[in-house]
Amino acid sequence: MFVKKKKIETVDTREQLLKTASKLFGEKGFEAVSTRELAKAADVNIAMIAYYFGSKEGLFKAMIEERFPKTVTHLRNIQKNEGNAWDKISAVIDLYLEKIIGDSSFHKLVFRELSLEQRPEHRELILSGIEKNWEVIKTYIREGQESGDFKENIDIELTIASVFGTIFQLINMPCWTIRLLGEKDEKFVKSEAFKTRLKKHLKDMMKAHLFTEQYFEKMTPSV
Amino acid sequence: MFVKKKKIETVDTREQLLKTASKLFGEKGFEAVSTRELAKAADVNIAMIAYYFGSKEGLFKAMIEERFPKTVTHLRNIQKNEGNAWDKISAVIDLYLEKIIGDSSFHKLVFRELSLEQRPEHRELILSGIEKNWEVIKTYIREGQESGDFKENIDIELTIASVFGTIFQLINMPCWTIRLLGEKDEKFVKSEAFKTRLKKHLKDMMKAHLFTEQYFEKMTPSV
DNA sequence: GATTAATTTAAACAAACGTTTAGTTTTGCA
DNA sequence: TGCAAAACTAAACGTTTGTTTAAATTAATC
Repeated sequence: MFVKKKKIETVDTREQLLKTASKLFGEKGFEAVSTRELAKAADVNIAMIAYYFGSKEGLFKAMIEERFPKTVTHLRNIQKNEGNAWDKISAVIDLYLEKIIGDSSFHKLVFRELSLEQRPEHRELILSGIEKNWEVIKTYIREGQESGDFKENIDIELTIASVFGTIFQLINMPCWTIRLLGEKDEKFVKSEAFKTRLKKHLKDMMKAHLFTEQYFEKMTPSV
Repeated sequence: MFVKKKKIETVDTREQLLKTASKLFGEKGFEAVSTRELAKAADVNIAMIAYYFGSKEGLFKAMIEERFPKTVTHLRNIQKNEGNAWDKISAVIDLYLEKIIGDSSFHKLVFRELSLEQRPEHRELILSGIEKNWEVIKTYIREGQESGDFKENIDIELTIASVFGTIFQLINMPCWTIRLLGEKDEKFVKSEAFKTRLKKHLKDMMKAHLFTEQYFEKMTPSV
């Protein structure tokens, strides 16, 4: 009886709002973006925010819920496909780097939200979406420990913090990064050259950090 | 002729505003804190913001300029006092950890500002205050390379990013950290226990990352 | 103690904010 | 084609925003 009549072949206003919100909130912060600015950038009437999401905050929450990357599935695929523990760690680094560089303004926004003492429900939403990923990574590190390749005395949690921290520091603060690297254009942090460099650094550092000294001696006997 | 008459023995209104601004802006973000809320928290009349700083933004800028830690001097003292390259790196890690944990809401604010595409002048102000520090750290790493203790093929800039990234990730997002560590109280990230743990992790990781394999063999011949 | 400048106050300012309204257009199905 | 639900619009809503005002208070100098 109350069947909603759906338009066909129409620019999706709702989707346009979500997309624009992700971009602008990421660039400027939630409070700094007015509903008028947002609606104009999305080429949509202001009232559509209330129509589809109830409020500006509703739009924010919906954006987090719907656009949050389903990374845990990809992580579990790594578990099946890749070889030894290091290959899995290596694949995790690649996966996260691609994800975060691929949608950097969303990730800026998400991690800025975690640094704020506003909107605890949003923080909870984000954290519950992330924490499953940690568990998968932990099992990979433990796997390497059990096979004897990785050191026994690794601080697994803080190692995870180092991988994410390195990536976020460089991707979420492009102005910091280009200053550190002596580059001119902020687009550099999205380049393939930088991606390759960052992957190499992270993997080199993690190799040295995770593998036992015995493993290195075994692998490079005549260097 | 235009000698300003200064009050004596008065609660410093100006200082109170700077202190409160640092706290509230760090916790909630610049735009999310209203002048009324700020003035009330500082127990000061709203008009005092314009009186001392011209505007809310003027207060923000003055806060960055005046409260920005003069770390480079401490870093140079390390250069004089400590022994070999590793001792200096180790001292740098200690120094930064103490600084950042000691005034975490200010550092939250500073690095949040770097992730935003608002107020480029503020970004410039912050970056020019930081970049001198990088140079000092770079010389320490190069020192270790020249003495033959550190690897030759280290990505020095991204290594700096890893150290800062790890610290900021953990300190600027306490909710993320306690979730990762399975702790209950956010105050844990300010505890001595956590400080010790983080120092150990960073130094372990950096040792493995920086030192040559030859160095480890030399140091631990019978393990 | 009078004077003058520095500081503080409460009240008011216009502009911008998020949201709502009431009405119009578009759509899908009969 | 007619009609009701859905989608959209322009205008207005009451608040809150950052800032200013003009007057009152406090402090330092003579």
